[in-house]
Amino acid sequence: MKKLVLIDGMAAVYRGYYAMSNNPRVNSKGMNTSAALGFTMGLYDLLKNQRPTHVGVAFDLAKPTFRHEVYSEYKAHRDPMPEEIESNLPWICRIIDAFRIPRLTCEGYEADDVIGTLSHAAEAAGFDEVVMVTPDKDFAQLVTERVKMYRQGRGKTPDVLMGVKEVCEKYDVSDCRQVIDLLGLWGDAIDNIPGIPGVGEKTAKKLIAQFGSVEEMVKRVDEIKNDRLREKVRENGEQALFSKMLATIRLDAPIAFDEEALTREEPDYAELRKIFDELEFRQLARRIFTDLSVKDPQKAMEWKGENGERKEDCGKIKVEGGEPTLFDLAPSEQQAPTVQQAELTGEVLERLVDKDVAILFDGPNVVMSTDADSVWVTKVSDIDMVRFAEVLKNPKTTKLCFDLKNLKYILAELDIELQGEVFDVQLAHYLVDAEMRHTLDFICSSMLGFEPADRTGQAAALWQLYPRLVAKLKDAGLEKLYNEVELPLVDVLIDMEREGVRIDVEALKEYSRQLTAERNEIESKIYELAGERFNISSPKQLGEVLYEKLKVTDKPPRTATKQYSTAEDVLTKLASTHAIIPLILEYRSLTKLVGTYLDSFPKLINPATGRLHTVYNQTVTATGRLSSSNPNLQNIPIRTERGKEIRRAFVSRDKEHLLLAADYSQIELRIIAALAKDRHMLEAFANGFDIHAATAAKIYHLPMSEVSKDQRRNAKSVNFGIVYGISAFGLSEQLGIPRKEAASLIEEYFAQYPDIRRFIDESIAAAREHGYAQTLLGRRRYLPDINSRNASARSFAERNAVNMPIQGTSADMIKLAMVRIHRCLSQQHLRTRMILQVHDELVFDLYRPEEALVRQIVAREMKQALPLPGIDIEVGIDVGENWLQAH
DNA sequence: CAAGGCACGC
DNA sequence: GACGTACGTGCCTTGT
Repeated sequence: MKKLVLIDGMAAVYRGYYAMSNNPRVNSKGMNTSAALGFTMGLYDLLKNQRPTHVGVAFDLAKPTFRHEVYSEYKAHRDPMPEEIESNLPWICRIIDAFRIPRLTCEGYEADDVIGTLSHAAEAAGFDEVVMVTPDKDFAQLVTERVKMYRQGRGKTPDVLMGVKEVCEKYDVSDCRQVIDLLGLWGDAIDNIPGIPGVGEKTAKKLIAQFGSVEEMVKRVDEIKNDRLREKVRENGEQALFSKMLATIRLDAPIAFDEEALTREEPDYAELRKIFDELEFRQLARRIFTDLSVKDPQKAMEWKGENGERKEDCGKIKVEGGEPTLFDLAPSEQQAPTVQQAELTGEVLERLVDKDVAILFDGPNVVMSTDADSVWVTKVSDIDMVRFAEVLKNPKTTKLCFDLKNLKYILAELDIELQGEVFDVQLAHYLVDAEMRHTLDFICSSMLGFEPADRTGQAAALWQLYPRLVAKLKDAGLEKLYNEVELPLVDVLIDMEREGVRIDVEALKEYSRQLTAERNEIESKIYELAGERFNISSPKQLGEVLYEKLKVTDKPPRTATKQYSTAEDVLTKLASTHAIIPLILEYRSLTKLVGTYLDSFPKLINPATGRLHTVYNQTVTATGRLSSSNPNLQNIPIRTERGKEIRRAFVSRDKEHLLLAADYSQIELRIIAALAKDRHMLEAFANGFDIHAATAAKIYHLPMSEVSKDQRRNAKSVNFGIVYGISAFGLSEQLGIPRKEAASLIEEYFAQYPDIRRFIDESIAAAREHGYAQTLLGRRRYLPDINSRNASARSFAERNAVNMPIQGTSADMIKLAMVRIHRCLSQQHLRTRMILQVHDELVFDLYRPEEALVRQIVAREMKQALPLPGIDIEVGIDVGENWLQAH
């Protein structure tokens, strides 16, 4: 079996670079190593997964003329190669050499031509398989996605390749030559080159097809009917020809097919190791070298640095006999086992009554299993409902499932109640590693090494996941959190979602009319001031009007992607430069209110209940909070007068009810005070002081009574900043004060609250030691970047190390309170219902006669759910006919 | 249909 | 010199 992989080196470099562009890698010397890293990851996965016997990289950099001819043409026709890529090229050469892969060049020919020519030669020489690694736009997106997931430790490794096979499948052709022709037809080969600037790829393809060729198109440009297209093609005809030249794969490169030279060799591991050390590719090195020495991956992660301190690094390279090498590695994806399924008949169900069962729904089908080999399927409509119900309501058996909340919804429609112990694989996986994805396929792939082929395979795989997840929960000390918080919360959320909230639709509509009228007025004023009509909602058009036409500033602010920025904070700073800017801000906020809330809620009201039902997601956030969607009821405006009016439309269910809102007071600061055991802060809370004023008094060395409004506001921002991980820059931006002033505020804060300083340091140190941050109840967030040498990645992890225990503990607390309150309400058969949760607030549809009792229950349970040492929890409770009044 | 920009909440 | 405040969801525009 002879298999040749031919790689277009520069294409792979670009691909690697763009794949990393969401999260550029910068090493401690300030070098952007994204291109080299992306390229190397791709190359490694390619070798590992494709396992070629022969391999070559066509790399133009090796050509003496590259810098002069080809590159100067690149420069002449489009943006020059980014410096970050150019500076990586010598390194990439070294990496290719260290992998002992020949670099192929041919004077006067592009890399594509070289691999095209060689692929034909290889076929002729009797190779069984030839894979050309060339880029493709759709594939690039896939790779980008994969790299993103990979960087978050939750996905397959990225592969920077597009083989002929994939191209064949994609374009539905079978012959390699055809593929090459296809690639050569248009700029698929080098995706970053626009065929005709200003003309989309599809349109361009159509045009070319119409004329038969790019040359014809350029020659007969006058025949193009569409004015805009004609002009574009006229302007850019030459570039189109050049693009085609680059994209066309010639098959006549005068290069010999040297089978011997292309034969794969074992990489030079020592050299690779040296390069990775210098470029600081720690994770990649760890992956490669732990792949190779799988015996003790933990050991491989620790490594003594030169000066004796412990360093995380790639570990020992073991290539002596017996150790696996790159040649021996199995492809990362295992084959999914084939699982037989049988009909889920009444007789089968009868046998299942006293068995532990796993259950999944698959569209119209029910899938059940009792272990990794025994799976039964039937249509919901065909099932023996009586026996089915018996199986599920047996209190003595365990029900294994995935996404319990959803399962219960489905079962409820069938009028079936689930009893006995329940294990939700999704929920468990969320606790094990919140930041991963929690689809069943992904969990299987990461924990079992394969993706089940279908729902049958999934039902079987649940049995393999079950013991693994139980063990992980146990090892991480998360059983209690799972059993006493997350699992019981499912029923609470179901009830809340079912209950929904009543909306005064007429009020919404009326308010929408009013705000729309105001918006229209503002709109015409804006057009007047701008001297033209444009789409104010388009940041692009707005940016052009503000910065090019009106020139409100001589140094236009830019977004990360170098567009003009028209974000709120930016415009606020420019507000005094032109009368149009305040109007724009007002227009924006009105549009938002009308679009997101006023006009959309009426459409989302469930006709059956006449109420608005959100969905609470229990497995989304990294910190343990819930999230809410369809609609998101956790972001109803409250800050502005206009915005908060929306809450007036959230009303109690009828005249016998009111809304009761209960919110934790300063919960995150209390948690900090408790976790840090900060004496001053605990005292301030104990005395019932206005905490921000007390902070201001401390940092400004004033009695509390003399603190000014501004000083209090500043102190509040600092308190807020402490929660999120402050920086002098962030604070100065926030407060609109010079950076120096902000820095001294922070400095003074830490001087006054040394325990807080210590708490922050200890949180970071603990995260560094364990690799994760945790809440009071042990909920974890893994922070792999906490030891990163990339300063920004590291400080991001450090901020999370501080923020997670605070935000996460608050999430634990309110979740516990919800479970307890829900239990009280139902045990006492009360008619009051919990309907909303907004992170530190619970809202109830309150049955009026129960007001006193419910106030007492809610206050008690919220306060006592998770007592903090040394501090009382305060809960504010208000009642009103609507959510606005209840605040 | 995806991505970017923006804005709302805690 | 870069980086620049945690966690979310949803709307709108844009380009394809």
